Amino acid sequence: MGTFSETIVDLKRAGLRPTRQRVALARLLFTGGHRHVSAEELFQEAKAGGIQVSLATIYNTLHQFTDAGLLREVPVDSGQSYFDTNISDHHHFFVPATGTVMDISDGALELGELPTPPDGFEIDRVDVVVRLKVLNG
Amino acid sequence: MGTFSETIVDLKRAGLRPTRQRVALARLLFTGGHRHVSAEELFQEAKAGGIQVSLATIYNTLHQFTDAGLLREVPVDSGQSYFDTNISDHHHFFVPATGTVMDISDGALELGELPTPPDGFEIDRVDVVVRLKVLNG
DNA sequence: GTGTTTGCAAAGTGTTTGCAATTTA
DNA sequence: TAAATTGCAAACACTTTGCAAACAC
Repeated sequence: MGTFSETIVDLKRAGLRPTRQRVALARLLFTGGHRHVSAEELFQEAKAGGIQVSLATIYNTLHQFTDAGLLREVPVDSGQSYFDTNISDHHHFFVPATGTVMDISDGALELGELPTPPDGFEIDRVDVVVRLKVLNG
Repeated sequence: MGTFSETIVDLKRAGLRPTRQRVALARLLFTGGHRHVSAEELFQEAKAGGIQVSLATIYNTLHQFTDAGLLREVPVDSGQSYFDTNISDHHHFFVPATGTVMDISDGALELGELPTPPDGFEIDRVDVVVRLKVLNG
């Protein structure tokens, strides 16, 4: 998503009306490199950028983008939801102390054969979270 | 933890006074096979078993047991904490629809070489969560 | 007795919801 | 103008906290 009008086209393609809020949030999220954000972080960032949007709309938008496949929720922390603009298959470092989420670069973590799910179930997705702590702590 | 007095000894060893509530909860948790419980589940189970204990104490106790190394928190779900009586190194299946946590049997999931953590950090632990959905859904 | 633990109720955090007002197409 | 979206405030689920009463040693 480069230009403004490309953003609009992408939102339409995803079945989402390109409202002022959605366009602005999409530009925050998808301009530049990949990001990991919590709702509160995105809210603060929007405010700082002069985007008028409510926290409820931030939550709505994050979930709509996730449903549309533009974002992926990263389940690193019980307590708070994080969203990743990198929707490719990959895993995460997480620093609980600071709430920092980082991608583990492709290939840096090999996941052998997957376990056989119990009867009646199939694997939906596999999430690996490598929890970090500050060295020498 | 088999007998009643063994439970008391184990709690003392962990630096925890063997109060009526702690002993009763320890027996619920550590008698029989390994368990995965949420605070609310343990609370209901305690009530059903005629153990008089408040929800606040359930939370306190779960965290004290975790700090003492008797339990391990399993970070499967943003929104709710689960605790595992199996403190050995292993991973989990999780069924979001039902909130069910299951151990992945040792060796069923091979985790190759771990990624190098960013400078200044070291790996604390690695959690793999295999999310399941009902077959044919 | 002294320090620890408990239970209650209140507060806290992150998230969702109901609905009237606004906006988009 | 009809349908979708927003924003507010209230509700929500889960968890933590403050403090007086109860308990363990």
